[in-house]
Amino acid sequence: MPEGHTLHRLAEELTATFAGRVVRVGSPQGRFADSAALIDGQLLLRAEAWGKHLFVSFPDDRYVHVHLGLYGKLDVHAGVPEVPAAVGQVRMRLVADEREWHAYADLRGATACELLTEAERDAIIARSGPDPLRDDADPSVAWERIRRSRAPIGGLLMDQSVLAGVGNVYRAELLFRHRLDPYRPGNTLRRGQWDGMWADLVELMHEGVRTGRIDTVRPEHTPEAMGRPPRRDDHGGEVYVYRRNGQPCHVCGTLVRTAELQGRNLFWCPRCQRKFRSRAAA
DNA sequence: TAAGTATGTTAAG
DNA sequence: TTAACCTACTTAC
Repeated sequence: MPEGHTLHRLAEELTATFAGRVVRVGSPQGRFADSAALIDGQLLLRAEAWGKHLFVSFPDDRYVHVHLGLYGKLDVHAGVPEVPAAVGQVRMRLVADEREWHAYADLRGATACELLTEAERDAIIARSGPDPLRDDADPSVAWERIRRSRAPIGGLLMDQSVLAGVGNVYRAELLFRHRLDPYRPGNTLRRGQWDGMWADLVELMHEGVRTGRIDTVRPEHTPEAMGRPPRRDDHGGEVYVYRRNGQPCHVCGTLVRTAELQGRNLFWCPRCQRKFRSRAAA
């Protein structure tokens, strides 16, 4: 689940469920127990996401920093009749127990769950690139990195210090929608291309926050429009190339390719995203 | 039942 | 570049 849209969605959900309430904070699994004790019984102020980082703020400049990593999960249950016993390896549990209203949230498998000061939180934000889901984000900051780098655009899009919140699915789909070869060097892109990509990300990722899934196919390429069966797999969203290697491209029919780039799987259509040829080579 | 895989990041070598 | 983190689901046997 966890690309930027998941974290922003969680921040909204946590804020709606717990902000302004006194919460019990515990760590049934134990690894967060010492920190949990420091904020247990305090007022939860709000939750905020920056890229794939989630910050839950408490009084006295204390922040719970959560990063879900590859397989972490944070399940929020609001308005339940009662709070059940924790099942499995629950790293952190938040509980709001009021007279006739109960809510809890369980965190499992996260890469990071730690209590930070405001300065430590600010340091994480400072080393993050602009986040398309934040209104205060400045796309030029990412562009200045891209235009100066010879690294492949497919890698730059995943670099959280260039751009915050984009993961493997949005990376693959954005490159497809803009017909870009993933290996094309960042410094060969034009500003206009980047502006188009940024605007697209803002729209796609906001849609992701609304729906809780990643859908990237245009109306003319939906299963209904094309008369093909809907995607039936773990992620649910309709996509062009992500994990569709060996299957025909929805646009041109060429088989989608995959390769490893910096330890992550890359997916692209070799025809729609034609190989970039530099002027010097041509 | 076991093995493999994953929308991610960090630290060690 | 590789391993580690440590969870849940899918696929292979």
